[in-house]
Amino acid sequence: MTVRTRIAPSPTGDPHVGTAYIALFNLAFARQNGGKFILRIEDTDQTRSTSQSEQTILDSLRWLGLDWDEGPDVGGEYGPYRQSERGAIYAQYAQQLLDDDHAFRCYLTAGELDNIRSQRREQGLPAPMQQSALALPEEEQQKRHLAGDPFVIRMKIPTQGTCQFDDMLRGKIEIEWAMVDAQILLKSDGMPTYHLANVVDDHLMKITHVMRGEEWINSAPKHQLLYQYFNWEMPTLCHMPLLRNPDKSKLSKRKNPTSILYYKRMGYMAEGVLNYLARMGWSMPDEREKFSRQEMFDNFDIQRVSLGGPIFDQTKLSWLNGLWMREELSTAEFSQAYQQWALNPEFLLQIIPLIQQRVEKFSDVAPLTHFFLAGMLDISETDFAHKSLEITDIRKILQYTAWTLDHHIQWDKDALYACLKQLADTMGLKIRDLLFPLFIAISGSSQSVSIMDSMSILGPDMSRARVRHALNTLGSPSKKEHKRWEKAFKSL
RNA sequence: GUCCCAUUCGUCUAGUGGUCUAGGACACCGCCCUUUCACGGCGGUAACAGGGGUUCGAACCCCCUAUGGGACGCCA
Repeated sequence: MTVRTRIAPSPTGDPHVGTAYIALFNLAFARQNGGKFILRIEDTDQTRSTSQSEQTILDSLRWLGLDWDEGPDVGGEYGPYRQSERGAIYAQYAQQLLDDDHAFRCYLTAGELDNIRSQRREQGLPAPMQQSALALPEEEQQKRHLAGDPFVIRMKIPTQGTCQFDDMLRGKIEIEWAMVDAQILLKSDGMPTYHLANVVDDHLMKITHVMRGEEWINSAPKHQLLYQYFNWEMPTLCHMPLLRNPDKSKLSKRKNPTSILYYKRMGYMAEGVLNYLARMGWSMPDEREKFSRQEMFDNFDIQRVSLGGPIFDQTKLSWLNGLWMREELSTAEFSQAYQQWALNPEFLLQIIPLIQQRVEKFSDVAPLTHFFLAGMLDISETDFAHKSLEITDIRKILQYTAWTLDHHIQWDKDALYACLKQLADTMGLKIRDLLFPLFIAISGSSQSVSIMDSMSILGPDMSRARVRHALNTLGSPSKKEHKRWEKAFKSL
């Protein structure tokens, strides 16, 4: 048996706890059945450079103890199919589908597609578009073909009936073919979409079980159909529940820290985080809360996964992690682990340059740098007192900054500065006034080292969490305020 | 809007037709331990979404409704 998990590099380079969650269950399932666990990187988008974030994700998974048996050597046999040589094999399979009349060329432009979509919406037709809805008049098709216009290859979908497939946890699932669209298999740049690559790779790598997030259920019919078109055996499917925010929506960075790096920077133990992840939707037969990775594998039973989307609860995670710190670490081990977390050269070398010019003795270091080694800061409204800015202004600045930072991707100090400078300009503020509340939020004091450097070292999730925390300390916006600010913010 | 998936204390869950006046854990509250605080110990509040079936019997099986989530991209 061979199971695999796919990781999609995020543009921000933040390894998502959801990725680790799925990977953990793949691993547990593989280990428990004596099978193999393969890691794959997922990315066909040539427009972004992600090798940095790929490495970060791998490091994070390794830190958590999610070791894999094969892959994903970035560039080798299991590398991302963005690689040009690998890209080529998908074109062959797409061509085969074309030859067998299971696929067709589509010359529609983005604008034309938009039109069709909105038309269908008006007419109350189902959103998915099949070959008939996408067909061009014969001569137009010919014309574009001869003109060498760009095209994509789409798969053909049965025009009636339903698709049935099995899910390990949910049993039989039925979806009408009318609800499945003529999926693009090969993009106009010649790269495969996830759907084609997924099926081809899994077949080539002899994958027997696919465990992925619930959000993929709706594409399962396409995948099954591709297996039939190729006349390949299809792996068993298993869709895991999705991790949720406290408001029950899909776990997102805007409402929760979602980066594994955040939990590492926050000083959680890998064992604690992994243990907590394992408790999401799964339980030990004897219901014990604390257990190691190996204990989980020894007792693993996929049928014990419960399907309601679990809410990621920071409080319980902290409690569980506390158990690990108190019960599993000797004094010597604790001391060593703490050193590794707080005093490792890599981390220190980032911080020292920021403070060396400001100190006169070593005892000055800790007060200046404590916020690098802290979680949420102990701040209160009085810390935000400012000579000209009212508390409402401060709250507004923090809220606008929070929104800006949510969408900000490049997390180095220059990019952050440019981003915040622009915000200050559009808000009609001096950068120093805009930065004032940020200093308090991030470092706890208005006299501190460079805030851009600090944010870049603390990372996006920690920085965002602190801004949110500051906002909560001052009172988050009322419904009315929120609406008004949001409108004003969008118009900026 | 359409389709899909889900629904047990506020949260994570046990439960797979009788042992359920529904068990455990987090959080919360109270008590004990303690020079403080934490840790630890003990106790408490708190849930089967609603309505119909099936059955001698339903948290568990079926149907409907409600609620929540997800999917509907030349993203994965």
